[in-house]
Amino acid sequence: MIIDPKSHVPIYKQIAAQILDAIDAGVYRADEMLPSLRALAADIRVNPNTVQRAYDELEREGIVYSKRGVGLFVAGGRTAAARGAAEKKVVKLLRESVLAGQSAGLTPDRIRTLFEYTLSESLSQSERRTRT
Amino acid sequence: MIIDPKSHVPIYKQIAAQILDAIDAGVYRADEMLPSLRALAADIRVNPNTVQRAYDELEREGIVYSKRGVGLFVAGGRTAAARGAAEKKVVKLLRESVLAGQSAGLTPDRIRTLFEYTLSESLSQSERRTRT
Amino acid sequence: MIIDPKSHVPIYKQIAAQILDAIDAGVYRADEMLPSLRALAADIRVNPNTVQRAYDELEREGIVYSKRGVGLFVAGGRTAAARGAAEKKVVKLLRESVLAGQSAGLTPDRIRTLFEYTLSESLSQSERRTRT
Amino acid sequence: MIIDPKSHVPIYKQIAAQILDAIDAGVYRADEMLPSLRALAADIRVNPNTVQRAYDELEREGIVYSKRGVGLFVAGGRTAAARGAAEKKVVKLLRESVLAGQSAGLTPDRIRTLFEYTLSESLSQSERRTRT
DNA sequence: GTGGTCTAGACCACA
DNA sequence: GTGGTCTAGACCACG
Repeated sequence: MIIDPKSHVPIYKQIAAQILDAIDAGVYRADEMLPSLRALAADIRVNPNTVQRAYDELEREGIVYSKRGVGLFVAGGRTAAARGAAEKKVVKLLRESVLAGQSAGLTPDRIRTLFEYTLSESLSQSERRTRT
Repeated sequence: MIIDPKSHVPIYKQIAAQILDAIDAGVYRADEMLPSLRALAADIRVNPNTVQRAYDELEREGIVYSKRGVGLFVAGGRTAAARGAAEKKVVKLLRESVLAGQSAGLTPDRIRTLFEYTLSESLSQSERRTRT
Repeated sequence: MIIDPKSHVPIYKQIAAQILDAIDAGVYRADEMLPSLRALAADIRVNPNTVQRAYDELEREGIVYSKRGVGLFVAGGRTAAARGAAEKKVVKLLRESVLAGQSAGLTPDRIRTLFEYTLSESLSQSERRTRT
Repeated sequence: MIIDPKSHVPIYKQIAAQILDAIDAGVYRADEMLPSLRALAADIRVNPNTVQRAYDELEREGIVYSKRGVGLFVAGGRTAAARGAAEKKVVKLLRESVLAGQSAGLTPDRIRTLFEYTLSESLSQSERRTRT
């Protein structure tokens, strides 16, 4: 696992993303235990609290579940599988978008701006549909 | 110009993005002067410091240039036109990605996470290519 | 007996609750002996310490009593019957509350927060009454 | 605001609940600013991080929104109003349930157990409906 | 041993 | 000044 402390993306989000990646890649399977808070923290030279925060986020999103005094486990079930498949497709599309932007010489920041714009645009549209 | 103070995107980035949009849309043409710092700040009820930061960012990216004591001007040339076209394509691709995510029931937050992940992935890869 | 290790409710409380349910349902009658610690622990694949804690809680609440070196016995009497009836009523009321919350689109987490709030509110009020 | 550090309910949840209570009671109105992190922390003699956590939870639940460098604000809109009304009803029902339990001599712990049981029961039922 | 919460204090980005 | 993130280290409940 690679952490970039200089990135403006919070470390705990970097951790959460990479754990999720590992799960999707099949490194950890359903109901399998993840590395303990302290073990992972020591491994990547990061404060246990920061790892805790990453795990919190994953648990909130329903990707893992925790058993106090036991450990953290990968949430299983169809939901997870379906989500995984859908996300793979989205990531593939996003990758194309990002590459198109990079080859056109756009800065990462500019690409992010375009993304945020697109996202908020879609949100306000779906909101409008809801109201109608 | 519309500012959304509830968004987690910094206001200065929102301003920079909208000025860029205006330039691409032809509202401001090459070597034309942009609204003065104070004028724009007063217009959108925002701290002048914040507008300053937006202008800084645009200048750093080479989209505008400043004449000391005179004002800020749009940098012209083919680059701007080419960039505009490229961005349109990227936005189109991003829109597809976002829609795919939404129709799969992913939360905006989740889509953003996937985007940030994809972006950082591409960055580290192009970095690796550069080193080689 | 069914234990849900994914639940955030401690396992020992899950055990205690289900034994109490069994008593109320008449599975164990007054002054009848409950399954031994080790037997129950083996049955539900749980650490004996955990079962011990459940039994402790039940004894503290006066629902069972222990005979040293012999076993654990159901405390009998009118109290148990009365309590059983009262609990049925409470569950009925709680069920209405939960259903109202769910049909209003509240998340389970949110409903739990409201419950904890209500409970602590009632506690501080009865405390105040006690002091007066 | 009253905090009970001895309670087993986490302090940050106590804070979140009381802020929510204040909002529902009209102490803070839509788009009004809440007390700053540090101010509130100093007021109730608690670490700023703990208050932060409470605010995080409220923001995640869509009850408040934060503006970096500005402050925390009450989220407005119909959604909030509708939610507020629904929750009031639920709290009223819960209060009846809790009082019924208390007057029957049930311990708070036992009432909580009954609640968790009821909640999980409703959840598994609605899940079953979804699968069908 | 595990996860969950809390404190003390620091640095950063933003307005 | 604000909120957001991070570290260091502590104590607790649980199994």
